[in-house]
Amino acid sequence: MSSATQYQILYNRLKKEILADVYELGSVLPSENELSASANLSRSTVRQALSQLETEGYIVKQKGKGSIVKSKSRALNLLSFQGFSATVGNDHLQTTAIQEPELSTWPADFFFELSELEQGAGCIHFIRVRSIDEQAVMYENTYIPHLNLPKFTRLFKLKTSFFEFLGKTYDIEVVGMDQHIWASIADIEIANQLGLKVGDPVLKIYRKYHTNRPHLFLYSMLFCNTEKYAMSNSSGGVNA
Amino acid sequence: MSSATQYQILYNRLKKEILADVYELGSVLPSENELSASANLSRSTVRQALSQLETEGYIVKQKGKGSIVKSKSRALNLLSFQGFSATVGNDHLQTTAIQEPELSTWPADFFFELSELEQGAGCIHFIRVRSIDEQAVMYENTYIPHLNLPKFTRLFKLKTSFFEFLGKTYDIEVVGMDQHIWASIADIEIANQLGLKVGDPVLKIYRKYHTNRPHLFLYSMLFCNTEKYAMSNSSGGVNA
DNA sequence: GCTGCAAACTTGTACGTACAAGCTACATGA
DNA sequence: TCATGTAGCTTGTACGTACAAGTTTGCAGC
Repeated sequence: MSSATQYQILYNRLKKEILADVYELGSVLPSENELSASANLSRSTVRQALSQLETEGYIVKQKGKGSIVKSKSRALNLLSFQGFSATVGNDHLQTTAIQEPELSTWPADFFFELSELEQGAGCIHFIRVRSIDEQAVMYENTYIPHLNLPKFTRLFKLKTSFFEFLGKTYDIEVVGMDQHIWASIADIEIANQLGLKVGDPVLKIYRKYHTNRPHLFLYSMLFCNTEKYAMSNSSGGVNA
Repeated sequence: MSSATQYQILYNRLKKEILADVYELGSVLPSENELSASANLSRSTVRQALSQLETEGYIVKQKGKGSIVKSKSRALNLLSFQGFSATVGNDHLQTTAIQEPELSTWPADFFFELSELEQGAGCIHFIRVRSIDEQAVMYENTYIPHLNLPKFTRLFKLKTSFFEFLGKTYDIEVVGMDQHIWASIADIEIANQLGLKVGDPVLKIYRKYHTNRPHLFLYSMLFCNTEKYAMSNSSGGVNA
């Protein structure tokens, strides 16, 4: 938080308030002029914060009406788990460690192209299984370049939220991602981990996360059990 | 195009130029000041156009460097087909009509919740199969509320691009979407249409497209063969 | 030759103004 | 009572200024 900008501070405050139910789902946020007055910022700056909340799917803006709270889902709304129509909250989400973080070299034929900087840095690797209400839904293989992340393997405990840890410890925030998605079939390893039979359909996803650190990217290869929960995302909403 | 705004005009021009290879992949666009001067717009307005190109994944902006062309993928970069790392261009994409557009009532238990407005309007329904180089990759079931779309069933030919048709005929543009994704298994119908065996894994996707018309949404239920081509998307990139 | 610094670019942040356009609620008039 | 229109709210668009901060380039000095 050393050099957070004004609009980021407001963005973070509003996001926290939305997640903490200060504003109910479907209700309107204070108007841009009200926020501008109460936070002592110009309307332009307020609009910048709201715009980010909108592209991340937390609110919908409507001309003449206001900014309406749309979703409380976390992690950028890029692709998160949903039951019927309700996003799964953190309360029902558990994380199990399969392999603790370890420092190694990058795998050969890595699933994304790496820069020389990343190649040289070496790679931190760990594996987690995510469950919703005791049901395993995601087998996640994460790779991080070891770039200016002091004491990572000592500090990070797999049970805690990874993104939250990055934010609190290093001021790193995920701001976007590229991903590739396939329909695949569970092999023995995946079937065991996700409580499926060999041959059951699973989602295979390769992800490259973008962060607020200019050249730092995080990588994930994951398999999802979508028997009970679908993956969901929202995008766009830039135009009128 | 009756009332396109300045930034939308610039946005459309730049997007067209990117897709038409005026700017090569990896090269930098003219700077904000140059665009501002050449288009006779303020820098703020230019930034608004560039910002939209960025959130849709066409460019990446870098402080001190410029706006770098990142991708030529179409359809908002929300979720499009990719081979190894190259987006599939329109040249290799064919569309086959399975069911021509017909006006009917909405299916019972529709996969998204409908407003009263939509319920009352009735529904246009058609089915297409998309192929890349003769390989069927997508079975698409599209539903549209019949709201102020005169002569739709007469005018729309399934062979043409649906989004392009909407833009040219009604000035409707897709500006975002919500979607739910599952890994599933091909039944006989889907297997036949996609050239798969029964039991092969497929992606099942429900989509709700948002348009520039305030209360008009388009709906799609689709099945994808991801044997050769993955689905891909980019999101975010709002922050520094 | 080469190091290092400064100038000249780039985008990012923050402020401000003005008016357009959509929505709502209330008052006015038939 | 009820329709209508207007006042007052909302966000959207477009312009402008100023300075911060990252990147590149090239020149001066060693």
